[in-house]
Amino acid sequence: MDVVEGEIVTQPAVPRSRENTRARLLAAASEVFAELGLEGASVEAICERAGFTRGAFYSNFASKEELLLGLMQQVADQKLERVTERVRELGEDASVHRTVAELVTSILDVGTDGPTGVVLMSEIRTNAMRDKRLAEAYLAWEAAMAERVADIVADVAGAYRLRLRIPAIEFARLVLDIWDATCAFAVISGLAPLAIKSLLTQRTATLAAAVTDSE
Amino acid sequence: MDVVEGEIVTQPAVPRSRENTRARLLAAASEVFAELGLEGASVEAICERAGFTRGAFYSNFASKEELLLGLMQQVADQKLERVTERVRELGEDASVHRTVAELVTSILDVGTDGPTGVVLMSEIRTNAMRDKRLAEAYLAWEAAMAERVADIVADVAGAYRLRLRIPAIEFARLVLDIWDATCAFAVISGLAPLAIKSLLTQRTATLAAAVTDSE
DNA sequence: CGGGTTCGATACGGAAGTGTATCCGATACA
DNA sequence: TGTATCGGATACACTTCCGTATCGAACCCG
Repeated sequence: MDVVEGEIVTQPAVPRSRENTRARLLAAASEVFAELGLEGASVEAICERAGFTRGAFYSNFASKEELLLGLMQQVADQKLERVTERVRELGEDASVHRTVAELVTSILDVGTDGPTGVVLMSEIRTNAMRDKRLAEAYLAWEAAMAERVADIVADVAGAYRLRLRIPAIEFARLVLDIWDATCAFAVISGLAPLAIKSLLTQRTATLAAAVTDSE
Repeated sequence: MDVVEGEIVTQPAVPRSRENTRARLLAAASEVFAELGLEGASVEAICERAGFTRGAFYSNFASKEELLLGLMQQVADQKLERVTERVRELGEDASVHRTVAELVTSILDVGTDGPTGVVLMSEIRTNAMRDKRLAEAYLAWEAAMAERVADIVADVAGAYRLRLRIPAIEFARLVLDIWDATCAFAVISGLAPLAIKSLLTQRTATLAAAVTDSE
């Protein structure tokens, strides 16, 4: 029997734990939000997707707004973490990437989660224009992302003796905005994942080429 | 009495005409959509804002989707027209503007309608990711805008002997995307109109500086 | 004037969503 | 093994919204 494990209790297959329920609700919400829009998604629809009733929902979140805020935090944290990790890897082994564009692409595409993720972020961005708390979280995340990208770009530009024609942080912001806009364009156009990737690479390269000189 | 006017019938203060009703509904919708989101805005709320009941709405539009499509078309047409007009003016008298950034700024800011307009466009862009017809209209508008901007930029760059490091159309797309992202950022940050304008000018200048060389 | 038409208001039935109060089963723990 | 607690389900009362069917007033034209 694979049971006793010191003080750590063994988890049942479907541990009816607060954490697990919250996680399932958050996951369901991110899908339904993307499909129906933040306002269009009813609490009911989210619960159904997660396999719960509204009783479970209100036992875990005070309102849809609270859930959204939690979701924003979760998504931001996880994107940021993945990008940070990737930046760390690249910092150790900078020789792999030949161009700034390639570098940026390999950093950012770990933080892009397919059409659903793009729609969700777009939805959140739009809603941040109305909701103060959401705005705060969104701006903090955006700034942190720019910082990470700027750091590694500055590093690598130095290593390869490229001169940036604008400050690294400005470049990072431009890249992030272009990345975002390009993802949005791709989804609206209904491009295939492969086409999206190549478009992203191309536009990033265009931008990178425009802002860098070899010394 | 200020009444008879030949064959042209004098308009009452509130001419109960189909066109006028549609226009008022569209105007109300653009406000309510921006405030509450496309899905969050009920037909009821739109009618109330316009000073009608739902009877009037369903007599003019088949559904909220139809109204949205009409609104998208109207907004796109009018933005495009204003920008085109501005481009025409600038083409005649190119000497006024000294920098590409200044030029672009003076073109695009005629098409930016304050926070409400920014939110509305963001809302539409997000929704275009789900709605095929909306996507079509949105993409057509975006492409037309890029074309206009590219034309005038190429013109002026030629006149001032500036070399573009990337094709004019690519530059135009970058500028439009950055403009959009910056407007969004400004609204989310709650910047004052003046601050928004200066931020737009600055970022456009940054981008323009990065992509142009004097010959 | 007068009859027809147009257009928005009113009225109605029904569907969907909300938040709460209560219940019940599973788990934890003595 | 018994009991307290926790977490999700169920039930309920209420509001909002929808779309249509019908009504009535203003306008147009003869």
